[in-house]
Amino acid sequence: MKEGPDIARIANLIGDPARSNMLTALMSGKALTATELASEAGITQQTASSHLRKLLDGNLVTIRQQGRHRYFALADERVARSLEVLMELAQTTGHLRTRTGPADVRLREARVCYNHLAGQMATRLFDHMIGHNFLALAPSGLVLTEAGTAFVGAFGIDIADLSARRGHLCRECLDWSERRSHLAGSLGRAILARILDQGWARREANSRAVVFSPRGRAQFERLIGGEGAT
Amino acid sequence: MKEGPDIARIANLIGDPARSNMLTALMSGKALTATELASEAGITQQTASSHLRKLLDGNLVTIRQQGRHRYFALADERVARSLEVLMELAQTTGHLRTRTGPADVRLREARVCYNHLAGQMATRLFDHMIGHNFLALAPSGLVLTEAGTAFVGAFGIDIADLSARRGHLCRECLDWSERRSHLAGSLGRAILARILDQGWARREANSRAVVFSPRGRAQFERLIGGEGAT
DNA sequence: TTCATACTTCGATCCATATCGAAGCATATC
DNA sequence: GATATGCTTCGATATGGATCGAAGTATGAA
Repeated sequence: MKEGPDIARIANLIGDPARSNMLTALMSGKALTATELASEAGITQQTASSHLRKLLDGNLVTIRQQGRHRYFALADERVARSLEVLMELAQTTGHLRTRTGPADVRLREARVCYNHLAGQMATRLFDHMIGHNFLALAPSGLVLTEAGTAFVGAFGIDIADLSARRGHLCRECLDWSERRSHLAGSLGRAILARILDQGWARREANSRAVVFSPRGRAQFERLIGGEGAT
Repeated sequence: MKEGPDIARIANLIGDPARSNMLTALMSGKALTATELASEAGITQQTASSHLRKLLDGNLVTIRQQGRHRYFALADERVARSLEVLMELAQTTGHLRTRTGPADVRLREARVCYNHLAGQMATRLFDHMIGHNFLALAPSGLVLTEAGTAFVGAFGIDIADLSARRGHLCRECLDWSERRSHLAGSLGRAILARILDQGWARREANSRAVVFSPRGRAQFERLIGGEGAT
């Protein structure tokens, strides 16, 4: 009585601890080599190689060969979103022992989700954009309004550039730590890039954490504080 | 380097074919006995019993004892949503062989997703409600507008009743067949109930399929066709 | 009480697969 | 060419866990 797609196939793929560690590491958005992924998962290269083949066969990751290195990345934004949804489930159905670790705090505040910003600051930005009608829900999905175009334009993002690329401009992505939406899609990616470019924040090495500087945080607060450049 | 929740735990839980078949069966929203679930999964009672214990321990399902029967159901709307997201991934990353089966067609058009309607007709209704501003995206999430309250009121749904219950009134849920949102939450549940109560459609036995009668379909079309009772 | 049904527990089996050592390719560097 | 590095393939091992038969427990019916 199997109705619908074969869910067990990919759940099983994600369900191995070594593979899920690799996938989690790839949530940082960086493409990683097989050796790096092996060390992330705490296994040998041979084992990692066999796992990576399975992930490739399952179309969860893509590969790009560069010299003698093989760089792996998540196949798709949808894969990232699925992982976040699973994290949300794991978070709330987990036995109580899974309490807010010390390092967790930084992740909850701001982290990378594949290629865009996630965490409290991301959902606050999202809420701000919804609240000021910069983003609206249309039948076709989430859309950027004219006011929103001005808003991100003042932030230094050229929408014309983004629209040219393939893929959705705006996407919702469920935040596991906040249990609500943040912005994904190429606009989400551009916003994260701009935050980093302007030096408001920097990426923690070997982590998904995004660390804001005091000045950067203040500017971010001003951005969503009310006098957002509209 | 495990950051964030332990995703492997529940992915592994879902990843077993027998268990995923059980969970898929529970997506119909009906509570099923252990024996029924065993037959759905094609395994013996003993095996099913051990699987069900794991699902219980993992908080993916709940149990309600009734006499000598033990009725199992999905623990939560979030579990259902996660399963749908995984279905979407499985659908699109699956090797091409996964083509639209014959029975699939009905499921794509209208099916039950835990306790609300999914499929083409559900996403069309959702689009209609968004397009007419019956539903809007607020910082707090999806909300029903005043016009929307009138719309569903004319359809025979008393919002005051629903709001009293715990849980969210409106929720988005990603549709695996349409790859876009449909309406979940207690309002989604009420709409499905009303559709069935009015005899517009009936549930197929032992299936997630929802079959509309010609008359019911016509009325549904009229509802979203433009002169929706607003 | 006796029997039937629904389900669980126990024990044994058996298979999938995660794992790593060792060897093999391929690409880069000297 | 020789050597090092990144990665894969092969082979062997071992372990987890899915499976079912048989027996045990609980609830309901006769």
